[in-house]
Amino acid sequence: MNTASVVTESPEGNQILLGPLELRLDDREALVAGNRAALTVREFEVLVAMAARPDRVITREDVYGRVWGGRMPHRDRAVDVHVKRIRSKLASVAPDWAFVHTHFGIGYRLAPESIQPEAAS
Amino acid sequence: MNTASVVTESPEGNQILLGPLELRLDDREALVAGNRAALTVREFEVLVAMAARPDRVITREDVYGRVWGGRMPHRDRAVDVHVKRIRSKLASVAPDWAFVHTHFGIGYRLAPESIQPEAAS
DNA sequence: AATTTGTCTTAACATTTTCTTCACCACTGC
DNA sequence: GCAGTGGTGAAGAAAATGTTAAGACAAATT
Repeated sequence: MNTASVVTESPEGNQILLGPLELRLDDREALVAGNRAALTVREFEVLVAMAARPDRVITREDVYGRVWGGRMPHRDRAVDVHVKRIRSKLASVAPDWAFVHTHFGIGYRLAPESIQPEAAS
Repeated sequence: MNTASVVTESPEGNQILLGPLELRLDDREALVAGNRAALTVREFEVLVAMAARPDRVITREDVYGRVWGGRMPHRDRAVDVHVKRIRSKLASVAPDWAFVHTHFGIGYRLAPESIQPEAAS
């Protein structure tokens, strides 16, 4: 079994595990290495939408459809803005991890990747 | 065992311990660090409802169901008002502790957290 | 019975948080 | 360089929550 991506059913309820990232679907909480990320409801939903297909590229249209429903208006930036804040909040909790990766011209991909801390200049 | 959350059966009866918070279920009393909080019956019940799942998010609907029973009417604010008074009374007894945390768009979470006293300007 | 006291509920207003959109800048690939 | 794409910050509107007060109600007291 691939331990990098797990969906479990525990006494506490459904959850998605992606490396150090834990998504508690019932509580709508996101934790990184046990630390609460304090995402808003929308941000959490966007993250869950991407977590539906871990480590695979997912288009903005797909994310939009899963979260907002319906078709994404042309040139809508809502997904981008939410991704930006998701990145910020996850980074503030776990600075040495990157989760959301951009695929230019296509969309995003959710996968935990550790980064080597940048040396101070 | 996690000592942060305990339900014991003692000669004095059932009680829930959450850090400095002590809920005596039999005589319906809430103490913080040994100091009585003087909660009303409803307030106590709301607190116990949240204590059912310590440090986990609980929706207003869930709290309402446990305390009042049945479904919560749309846009009912009873839970909020009781939470407000619970906070006030707990704070008056233990000003440097926060117990009830808001999860915007979802509900509340009960967990003892110490706060650093604000410096006077 | 009337009064007092305390609690609960509801309503209204105040405050905070979030969502969306826009603008501008940076970056990518051709 | 150019056109398209994505990153980012901020403003305004909308929604959720915080807060206070008033009335209803019930129990206790006189």
